[in-house]
Amino acid sequence: MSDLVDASSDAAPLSRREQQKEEKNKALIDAALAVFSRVGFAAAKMDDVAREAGVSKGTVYLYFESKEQLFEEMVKVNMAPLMSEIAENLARPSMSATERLKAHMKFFYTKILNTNRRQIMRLIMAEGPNFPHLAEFYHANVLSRGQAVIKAIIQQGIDEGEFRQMQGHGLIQNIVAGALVAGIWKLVFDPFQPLDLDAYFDTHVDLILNGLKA
Amino acid sequence: MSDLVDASSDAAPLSRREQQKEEKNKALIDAALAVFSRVGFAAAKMDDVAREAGVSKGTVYLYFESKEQLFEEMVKVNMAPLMSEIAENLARPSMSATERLKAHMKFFYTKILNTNRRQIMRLIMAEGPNFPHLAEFYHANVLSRGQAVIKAIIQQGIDEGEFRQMQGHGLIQNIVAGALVAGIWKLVFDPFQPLDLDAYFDTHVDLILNGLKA
DNA sequence: ATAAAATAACTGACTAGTCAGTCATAATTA
DNA sequence: TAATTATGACTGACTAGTCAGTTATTTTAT
Repeated sequence: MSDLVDASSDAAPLSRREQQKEEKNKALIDAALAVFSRVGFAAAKMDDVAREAGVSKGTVYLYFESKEQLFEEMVKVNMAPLMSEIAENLARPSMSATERLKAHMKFFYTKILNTNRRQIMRLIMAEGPNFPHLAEFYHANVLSRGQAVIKAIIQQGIDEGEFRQMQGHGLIQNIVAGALVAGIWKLVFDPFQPLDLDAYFDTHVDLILNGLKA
Repeated sequence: MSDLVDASSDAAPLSRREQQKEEKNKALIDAALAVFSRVGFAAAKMDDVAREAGVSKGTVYLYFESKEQLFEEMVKVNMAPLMSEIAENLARPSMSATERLKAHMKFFYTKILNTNRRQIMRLIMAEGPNFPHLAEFYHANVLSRGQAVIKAIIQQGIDEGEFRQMQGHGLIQNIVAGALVAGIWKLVFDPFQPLDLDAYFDTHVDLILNGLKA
């Protein structure tokens, strides 16, 4: 737990047991994501998580000490791989700010919005107030890192004269907002008014880049 | 139920009983908003709603037939007064598109984001998938109306040469996105990174208007 | 190798508690 | 008084979490 760096360092021999254990852990996390996404935290049944992972209920408690801990772990495990990737986006080779911003947004759309990670995004919004831990974790590890990248890009854009001078309060949230809304829309309102993510992405980038342009 | 037009048409005599009944109905709706906002739908207890309304649990069932119905009614009642106001924004006196857009957004911020209606917004996102009725209702009565207003404003802006030609897929969602995110941020991440809604609003408007400008 | 012993992982019936919804009784109002 | 409205104790269905017992895997001894 809480080992956010990928733990597969020196290749341990990995006995059959250990291997199965890891697989089961993964299966449980996946099942948890599925069940929590489907019905939310409170309405999710541990029995369902167990069944979905092909395991009995007791087993779940051999891996996680409580429903809450399972939930938190599920979020962390699913977000961890993303975090290192975000970090890489900070130190990008020479590209114009415009191109970097586009690339970073594309990353956002493909790595979160088009994945079932968007379910996690929604869960954070839905359950965040009841899980201050988690909201804080998500903020510290995902949001603030993402913000740092965008901030750097904007600074570059201003320095190089591509973007106008802008540093209003909440600028970064405003820039990303379109993406968050797309994710939510897909999950909640798509049946009533479908959203084509690709086209939406283009609109988003167009609008924002024009808004920033010098 | 489902009378979305303000029902206080011809002033009925309103006997003492009827009056008390209405008051209690209101108290219950308010209590429901408070409790559901605090813990979400599944974890909310009818007992708590009753206590918060100063009434016994049995009474709740004299006014609403189930927890679900109470939830739906609560959303509808809280959103209804908004809807007529939105409609008015469609038929606005002569103003530049820019001014109209600013005004409409201000409306959004002051009438939803700064109210505890933003809790409802969050509840819709959280519970929407479990309440397709509600999501649909919200979409049909709030979102699509709001969209119509913005669409009209944009058209005006294009016609009058203020805005550039733009009608990308999801343009409207992108325009409003900043506001939705502000509402969510306040509810979920404010403790970790506070958001000043007024300053945020300025940034939002600035960014969007520039993005649209011809 | 093979069997026996030891350990680790798993199971599902069970407990203890929760909560939506009901209903017999009481209070209020007309 | 009669009718309406309110109460809160009660029920029954449901579920998080436990644990005594079972099964699978690994180690040790022959």
